[in-house]
Amino acid sequence: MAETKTKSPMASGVDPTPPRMGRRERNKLEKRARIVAAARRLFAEQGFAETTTVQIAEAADIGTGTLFLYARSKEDLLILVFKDEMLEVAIESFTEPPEERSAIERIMSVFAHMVDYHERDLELSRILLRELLIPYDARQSEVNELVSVIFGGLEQIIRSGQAKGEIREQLEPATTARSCFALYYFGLLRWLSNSVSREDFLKFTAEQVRALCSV
Amino acid sequence: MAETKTKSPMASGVDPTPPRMGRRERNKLEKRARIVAAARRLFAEQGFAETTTVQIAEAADIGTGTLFLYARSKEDLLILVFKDEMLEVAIESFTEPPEERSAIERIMSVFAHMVDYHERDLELSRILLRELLIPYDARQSEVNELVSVIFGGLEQIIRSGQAKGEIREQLEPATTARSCFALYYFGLLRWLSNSVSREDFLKFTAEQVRALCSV
DNA sequence: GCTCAATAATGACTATAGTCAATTTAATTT
DNA sequence: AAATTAAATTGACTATAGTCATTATTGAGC
Repeated sequence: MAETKTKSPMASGVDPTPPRMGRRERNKLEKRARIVAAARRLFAEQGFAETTTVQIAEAADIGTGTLFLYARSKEDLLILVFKDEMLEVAIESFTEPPEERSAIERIMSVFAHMVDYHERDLELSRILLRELLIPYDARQSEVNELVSVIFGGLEQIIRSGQAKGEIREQLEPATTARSCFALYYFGLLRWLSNSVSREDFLKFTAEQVRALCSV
Repeated sequence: MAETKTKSPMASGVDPTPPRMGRRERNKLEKRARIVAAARRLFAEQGFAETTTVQIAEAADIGTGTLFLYARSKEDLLILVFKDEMLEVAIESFTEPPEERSAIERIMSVFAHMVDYHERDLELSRILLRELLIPYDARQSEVNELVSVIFGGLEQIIRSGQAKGEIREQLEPATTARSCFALYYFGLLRWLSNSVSREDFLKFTAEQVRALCSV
């Protein structure tokens, strides 16, 4: 026991989790993973509305009350499940082939990539985006992380676009990145409400982005 | 009886409701009005989460099941209650003193006016905007009506701004109106999440609108 | 006015998200 | 290693949104 506690605090810089950390922490991580896996599977198989929290608890092999120690609400569970995945998708969107495409084309390909992701399950994306919009305090920081990644990536594209003379010089890159995202986001919501086709949505957003950015 | 039915179909162009229409319709309208009044009062007094549908039904003096013939869900009730009010506020926003203010100032005063309205009850606005974002089919048309009014008003301001040489000529007015609203909307959501102060929100939105529109 | 069909209203009921007092488990101190 | 403290887990329970079979109301045709 004493050995576990005092085992030299370095020496484990390889894997980010396995050694260090007591049984308690390990159990929690493992449970969290089981919950996320169960929820992801059930939401995908049956849909969000049709999946009950009891089902998720059973599938994760935990008590029904325990579930709510890991997620405040059923909706929060959805964020728990998809937050990491969305972060990956966002990062991935920006590491697409840089090639010799114009800045605006690159911005639009980022958006198209994210739309592809949402297209995989519209019901889940609808609820997810609804939650992400006005997150409650506990999730605020996680949402901000996601948003920061996207803003940061867009900002880079805009800067390099300005360097190449494709984007108006007088635009402030950070502000413009946010503006582009706002334009995308609004269109996304209309698309998710089935008010408009994917093609029209992306074409219209491109037009708006061009009006804002093009020299 | 027969007289009610056949009473000349014109002649009642004064008031939009009183004569025409049988007992049935009148009852329905009256009930709807009682429900809206009860819900509005209770939501304002106790907050949305703290108000139960049973309370609303009691206050409106109807059965608990009847409530759901008039609104599909508790959230829908919120739309029922505030849709008309928001429409009025939107229209009102555009009939502010025209004066000799610049187009961009006028756009921002429209937004400020709508923010004032939301400021009256942030909890309700949060839930309301969440619902309006991705409305379900039944409410889609009502939401579109609201959005059309706003887009139309903004479009007018933009056109007259272009005429006065305050707004870039090459911008398409309808598209630009939507873009401005998207910029506002995104900021609004951040404000409602307590991520930013009212002042910063409006100042930043103004900056974005200027970047888009200013010559 | 009486009958009948259609529409609307009702409240007992169901399903389920989320709570909480009691219990179990892990870590810490002696 | 026993006792103590702290943290995590649990499932029986509660509150409430929303449903649905039954009943009541309305208007039309006779």
